[in-house]
Amino acid sequence: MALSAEKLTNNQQTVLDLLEKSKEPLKAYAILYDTQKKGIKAPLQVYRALDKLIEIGKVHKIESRNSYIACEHKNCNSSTSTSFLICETCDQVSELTQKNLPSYFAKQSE
Amino acid sequence: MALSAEKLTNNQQTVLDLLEKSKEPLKAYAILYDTQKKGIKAPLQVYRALDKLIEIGKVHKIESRNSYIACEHKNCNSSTSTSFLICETCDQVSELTQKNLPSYFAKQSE
DNA sequence: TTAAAAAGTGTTATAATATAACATATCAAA
DNA sequence: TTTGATATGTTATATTATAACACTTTTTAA
Repeated sequence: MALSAEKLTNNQQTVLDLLEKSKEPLKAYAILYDTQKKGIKAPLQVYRALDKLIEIGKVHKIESRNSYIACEHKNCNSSTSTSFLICETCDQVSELTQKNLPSYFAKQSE
Repeated sequence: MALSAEKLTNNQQTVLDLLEKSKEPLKAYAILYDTQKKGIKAPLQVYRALDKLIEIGKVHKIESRNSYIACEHKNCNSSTSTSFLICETCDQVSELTQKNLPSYFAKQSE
């Protein structure tokens, strides 16, 4: 089961395209609204596409906002251990690189 | 507006007592169910109590689980920058101390 | 190549989580 | 002791996410 090289289905590509064009995280029902012209008609189609995109690391969920964002990193296939800096004034989001954080957490859990 | 020394109202104390007795994070509607004998009858009463407890740092929300947990730290009044280690097998949760993490993030955002 | 397995789709319905709105009550500070 | 801030009770509703089921497409491997 290849990860980042995987070929996406229509729905998955539609959702990913939208997220990659967006400058901010999007909510699932906003994605639904924005993809209706492309044939996505129901919440489940969005959630299923998101599930897959998250699994292969192309998209991350920002839990505190119930929002979804395309991964900034080239060829990223990490679906876990993602972290974001979110400005509480302007809501701008930037994704942290993964280099140091997991080892920091690992140390804490020893 | 004193924080951790603040006197809690009945509803707030009821919710906090339950969370402090619990060995695991609780969901809002589980809290509602478990506090009905104590007079809490509607979701809003739970959410309002939680909002206040979170504001004064007695409770943290675990965003990825939509769950709430009493703060492990004595006299904690941090309502932000909390982090948890969560076992994906047994769901056990432990709260990180706050000493190093904020400065780590601060460095990343420079 | 083709049958079987795996993954994805479309759809309706519903579950789970959270807030709006409004009237009333309590309590602390000036 | 009135005034302003905070909390309460209640009904209704908004938002986020999944269940269930029938069907189709793609991949795998015999």
